[in-house]
Order: sequence, then C-alpha cells, then structure tokens
Amino acid sequence: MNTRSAALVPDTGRRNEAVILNAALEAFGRKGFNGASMRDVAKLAGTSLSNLYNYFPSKSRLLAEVLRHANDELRARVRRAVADAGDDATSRMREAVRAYVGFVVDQQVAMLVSTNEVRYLEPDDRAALVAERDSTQDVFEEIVAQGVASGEFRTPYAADAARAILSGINAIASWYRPDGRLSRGQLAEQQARYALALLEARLPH
Amino acid sequence: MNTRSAALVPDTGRRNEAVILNAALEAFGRKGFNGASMRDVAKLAGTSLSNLYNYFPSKSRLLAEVLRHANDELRARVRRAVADAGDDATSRMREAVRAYVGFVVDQQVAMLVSTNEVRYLEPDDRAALVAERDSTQDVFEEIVAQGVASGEFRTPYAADAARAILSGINAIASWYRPDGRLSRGQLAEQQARYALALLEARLPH
Amino acid sequence: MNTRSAALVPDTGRRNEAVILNAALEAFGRKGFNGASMRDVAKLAGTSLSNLYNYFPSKSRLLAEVLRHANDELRARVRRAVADAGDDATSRMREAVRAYVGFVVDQQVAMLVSTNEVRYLEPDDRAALVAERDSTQDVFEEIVAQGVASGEFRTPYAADAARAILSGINAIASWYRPDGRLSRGQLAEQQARYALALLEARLPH
Amino acid sequence: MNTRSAALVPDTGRRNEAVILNAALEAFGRKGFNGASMRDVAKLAGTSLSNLYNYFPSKSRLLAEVLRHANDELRARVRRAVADAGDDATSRMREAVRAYVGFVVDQQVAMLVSTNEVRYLEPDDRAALVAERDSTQDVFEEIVAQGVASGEFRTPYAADAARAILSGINAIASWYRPDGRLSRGQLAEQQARYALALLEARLPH
DNA sequence: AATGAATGAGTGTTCATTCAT
DNA sequence: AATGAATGAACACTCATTCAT
Repeated sequence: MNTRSAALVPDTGRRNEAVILNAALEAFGRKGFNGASMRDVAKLAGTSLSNLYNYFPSKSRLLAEVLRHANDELRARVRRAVADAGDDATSRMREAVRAYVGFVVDQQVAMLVSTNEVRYLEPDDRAALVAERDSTQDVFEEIVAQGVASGEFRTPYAADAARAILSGINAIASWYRPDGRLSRGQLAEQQARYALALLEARLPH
Repeated sequence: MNTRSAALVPDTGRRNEAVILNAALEAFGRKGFNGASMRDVAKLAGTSLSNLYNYFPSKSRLLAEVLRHANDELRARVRRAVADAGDDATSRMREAVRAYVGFVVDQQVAMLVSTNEVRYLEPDDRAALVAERDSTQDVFEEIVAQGVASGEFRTPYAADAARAILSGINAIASWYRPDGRLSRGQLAEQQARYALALLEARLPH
Repeated sequence: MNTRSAALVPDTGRRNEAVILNAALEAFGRKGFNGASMRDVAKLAGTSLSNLYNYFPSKSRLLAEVLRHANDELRARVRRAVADAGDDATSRMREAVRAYVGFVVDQQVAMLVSTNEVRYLEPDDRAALVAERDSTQDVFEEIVAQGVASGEFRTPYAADAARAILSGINAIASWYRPDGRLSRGQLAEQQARYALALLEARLPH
Repeated sequence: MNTRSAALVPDTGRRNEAVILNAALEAFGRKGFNGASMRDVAKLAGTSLSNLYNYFPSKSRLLAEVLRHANDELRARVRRAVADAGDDATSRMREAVRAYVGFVVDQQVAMLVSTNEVRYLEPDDRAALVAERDSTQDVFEEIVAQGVASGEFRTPYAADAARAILSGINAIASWYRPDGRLSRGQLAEQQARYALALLEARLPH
C-alpha cells in the first residue's frame, strides 16, 4: 500500500471483490479511467487479468462499482453528521461541511476519481451516480433553505450556494497533502467558515 | 461548428495550426485526453492523421499547446480586468471574478480540458502550465492581501481564500448551460458576491 | 425449446449427458463449432461451465459425440428403410432416399452441423465419422450397383451417382423450412424422383 | 503458394489488397472463418496484423470481399458460357454446368469458403451475397423453364430442379482432388449428364 | 505541407480448460 | 456430479508514431 488512508471498500464477505475494487480505485486514481488498463488493475489486485471478469463484467462496470461505494460512504457520513448536529442551520451546515471535508481528506483518491471519471460511465450508471450525488447535495440545499427561512443566512443567491460550497470542498482533493500547513481538523474548520461566510450567516464568528 | 462560442485559438498566421488546436480541444473535451485519439483530432481538423505530426511532434505536446493558449487567454482577461478596475480591493476582486467567470462561460470546453487533463502532460509541460495557472491565481491572492491589509476583508483564512474562490468558479465549467436560469452577467454578479462574502468583505452590498 | 423437432439425443440413462449433447447441437448449429463457446453450451444445457467437463473431456470430443449420435440415427433409419423395401433396386433406392430425406427434415440442425463442422474434429474422431458416413453412402452405392447390374439403371456414371444423389439431399438441410411449399412427404417423393432420374432408371414414373 | 490454382483475386491496381484477399481466402479455407485469426491472415499475406485494417475495416468485411470476388467470378463464367452456347435448353444447360463445374474445380477453396462461411457475414453483406448467388441460380432456373416449355425437359419438379443440380455441383468442392479418377473435363461431362438426366431430358445421350 | 501505408505495442474481452471444494 | 474461482493464451481491433513519396 502506498497511501496512508484506509481502503475505501472494506473486506466483508467476498474478499476478492473488495481487493479488486480497491485496486481499481488506485489504478484509476493514478492514471485516469482511460489511462489505466485492466492489466494495471489486475496487477494491483494481485490476480490475473481474466479473473477480473469473474467479478465485474466490464471495465466500465468496475468503475461504476468503485464510484458507487465512494458516494455511498460520502453520503452516509454527511447524513450521520447532520443527524447528530444541533437544530439550527448554522451548526448543521458546519457539521455537514466538516463531515464532507473529512471524507475528501480520508478518501482523497476516491474523491478525485469520483469527480474526474464519472463521465466515462455508461449512461445508465452515470445517471444513477449523478442522482446519488445530487441527493448528497440536497442535504446541503435543505440546510441552506432552512437557514434562509430562519434568517440565519442572508445570501440573496441561496439557490446555487450549496453547489458553490461543495465545489470548493471537492477541489480540496486535487491539492490536499497530508503534510500540508493545515491539519485535517483545521482544514475542516476553515471550510466551514468559508461556507458560512459565503452564505452570509449572522455572526459566524 | 456545434458550439456558439468563438474558437479558442484564432486563425492567425499558420492556418492549419489553429484548426488543429481547436480540433484537439474539441476532441479532448468530448472524450478526455486518453479517450480521444489522434485520428479523432485529424477527423475533426479535416486533415490526415500523419499531417498532424507536421505541426505537433506528439499528442502530449498538442495538449500542452491547447492548454497554453487557454491559460494565456484566461490570464490576459483577468489582468486586463484588474488593470481597468478601481483602486480598492473590493472593486478589483469583483472585476477579477467577473472576468474569470466570463472566460469560463465563453470557453467552457477549454476550461474543462484545462482542469481535467493537465495531469496527462509531460512533467515539463505540466510544470510550465501549473506555473502559469499559479500566476493567474496570484492576481487574486494579491487582491486578497490588499483587502486584508486595508481592512476591507476580514476573513481569518486569507491564505487559502483565493484558491477557494477559484475552485468554485472553475467548477462552473462542469455544469453551466447557456440556456440556464442565470444569464452570463447574472452568473458573474453572483460569483462576485459569493467571493466577497467568503472574504467577509465589509458592506459588499 | 424453439424447434418443433424432437431432440436428437434421447434421455436414456445418464440424464445430463443427453441434455448437454442436445445443448451442444443447438449451440454448434447456431454459431458453428468455433463460434460457439463452452459457456454457450453450458447456458443452453442449464448447467455450469465446469460441469460440462464431468461429462466430456473437451469441446472437440463433445462435438464428436454429437455427430456420432446424428450419424448413428441416420444410418439406422436408412438401413431399416432398405430392409423393409422390396427387392428391386428401384424401390430400394426410393425407400432409402425417403428415409434419408426424412432424417434431414426431422433433424435439420444435426444434419447441418454434421456437414459443416466435421472438419473441426480431431483426426481420429474425424476418421471414425467419415467411415461411418461412408458406410451409409455404401448402402446407396450397393443399390446403384444392383440396379445397374439388373438393367434398371442405365447411367454410365454409376461410380459417382450415389454421392451426387446424397449431395443434393444433404443440401436440403441448408434451405428447408417446415412451412415451405412442399410437405415433408412431397419433398421426399420429389427427391426420390430426382435420384431415379439421375440414375436414368427405366420407367420411374 | 501451396495450391496449384490461380489466385482468386488478380493483382490489378492496389497490390496489397489482392494479396490480403487471397491470404484471407486461404486462411478461411484452412480453418474456417471463426477458426482463422487475423494474425493468420496477416502472416499469409506477409504483412503486419494492424496493416490489414488499412485495407479492410473488419474481419467480417474481409470475408465479405473475398466472397464477393468469388461469386462475381462464378457468375461471370456461367453467364459467358450460356451466352456462347446454342439456343436449345439442352446445350445451354450443358454449357452452364460445365462452366460451373470448371469454377468449382479451379477455385475449390473459394467455393468451399463460399458455401461454408456465408453465415458469418453481417446481415447486410449476407443479404447482398445471397442475392448474388440467387442471380446465378436464376440463370439455371431460366434454362430449366425454357426446356420445360420446349418439351426438352420432362421433369414434373421443374421448380426445384436448378437448386438440386447446383447442390450436387457445389458439393464437389468438398471432395474433389486434382489427382482423382476423373479429369476436370470428364467431371464436367459427368455432371452435365447428371443434370440433364435429373431434368429427364429427351435423348441427352 | 500533405498523404497513405506501415508497424509494434497495447486495448478490453473471451477462450478452453483446470482446480479446490 | 456440481460449482465458482482461477489461469494463460488468444481474440479482434486501436493506438501513437514513423516512413516513403
């Protein structure tokens, strides 16, 4: 292993499936979907090229499964965080951002692959993934709506604010280095503040 | 042509060079660098496969030239806008954002290719491009520094604010549709407000 | 099932063996020996790929067994018909042709596979099958010889006549449709007349 | 070259095209369409695998071209022979059969491939080839019709006679050996007699 | 500049067959 | 018998690039 982060797909039940999925994630992360070959994946997974096809019927489906796992985990983290947060929009937004940033940092490669390679999915798989991603974004949009209704957020551009916030956080995956200036927690705190400021929240300080 | 936007590379001097560059931009935009073939580029350029190599020595260098043109244009627009703006950080930031958003909208494909395919450049070309991109980001960072010094911006996270702002704007390329809810100008205005809010500017309204 | 005809291999004794043989016949019939895969056969047989090898040691041997069953049945039908016919060459030829045509119509796919795919057998199996086929042809050649000796047939090319007759009948498998212009019986009658005419039989009418 | 017969496709104009077509004919003849690989064809043609695709876009289209050449030549020979023959159906049939047999003997492999591998063509190519083949068979059917009308042929099964005759001749390709009992000319003569006998021609002797 | 022909390495995928259970 | 996992070789086809003209 050459990343400090835990594997995206845990080894529950069918072992090789998880091994292959993690290998695919790594390969797609390193070279992109079209740049990585099934031979690369097989090598990283420690199995033969043809055996891959006993688990996934095509390279494209393999990507789809990788991305599904990543988005499932991201959405679950965000929902859990929001459920555990206070009732006001400000704290809920803060916790949602923290959770999201945490995932981006923990699963940096998955996040990168998720944003860069979705376009190479087959139409059906892409639609499914986009829907899942939208449902994660919806969580943020609902918080924005709540905060605007309650007067906590004063931005006149509420409709697009969630997307703007998430765009910035997604991009973290493309520059974050674990040994950077800010710790994982500081980064999360910073992004939460950016988000609340962007929303023109009252007294975020 | 199937896009309303003007070609990225104008037809000056060596004619076919511009044709090929624009064809490459389109091909890389549609299928990604590794997904598009030199045959695709040749077909879009209306020339033969082998003739491509009379203009560019390799696929990778072709990408490098496409990206260089895109970033040159982006940087020029931003610098011009800042030069034409007022003296205070708030108006300079607003104009810089407007110009940047304008480029993303006008050259959506170029922006997409620029963010998604840089990684496939050869090390030297990539370094050059990153440097160029950083120099554009520097313009924003200087404005942030000016605003913080003057007391216009109160964000405690000034060091990363420029990057956060640009991340959000870059992402526009991945979802913008010319027939969307907001006009080009409204979008620019919205993004400027997001930026100033994120910077916790005084009275940005 | 999507053919009206009875299965070639009856379900006696080891049940799955017959199922597999009939599946193989269907697969080879649809796609040819090299075009059909063992996976195709397994799917049609409703069993697993690897289980095929508990019954037949190789794809080639599977083909050999299919063809053996087909030729056994064909030869048996022809011999029975000749045994049941009158003593003169003319009626024996007529009944032999009728029986042969009957088999081609009843087991059209088996006949097609038998003629088209023999070449893909291993040398030993091929030799065995050719021998069996020759022994069926011998029945016809003996009748021709009898008819020439008795003066019933006046063809000057007796040596090759049996093969010429059978070639025409074999080809029926490649164009026959159950809903065609001629009924099974009419077709048999027609072919019998062609055969006797070709032999320049006296008064075949 | 390892056959005595002249190449099916003559070397006019684009040289490599003819070389590849003849190589493909040989490969398909030896191993069947699905049994022969493009590498086999390339090896026989003395070129590289990938260069094949500069001439033919797919294996299937390569087969289509091979078969088209074969059927063109066959049809041309038959038509020429009929045009040069006398006016009565008997002599026209005799010459048509002679020409057809001549082609089968001269281009034995082409004939074999033509009958055995048509099924592997893409639907459109197959339809085109079947149409071409039918048009050759039509020549025979017209002669049969003429002979029946003129009273030369007395068969009561005129409608299917042409097909029966051609089936027998086609089959020659699967057993003919140049060093066999009958010479090329004798074989043609024999088949002509079979044909006229089958048609129950008056005094074909 | 411009082309068509050529190439060797590589692509995703399927193959017949074997193995462990 | 029966299965799912595994494998190495092969498949048709495409790749970026080069060469001769």
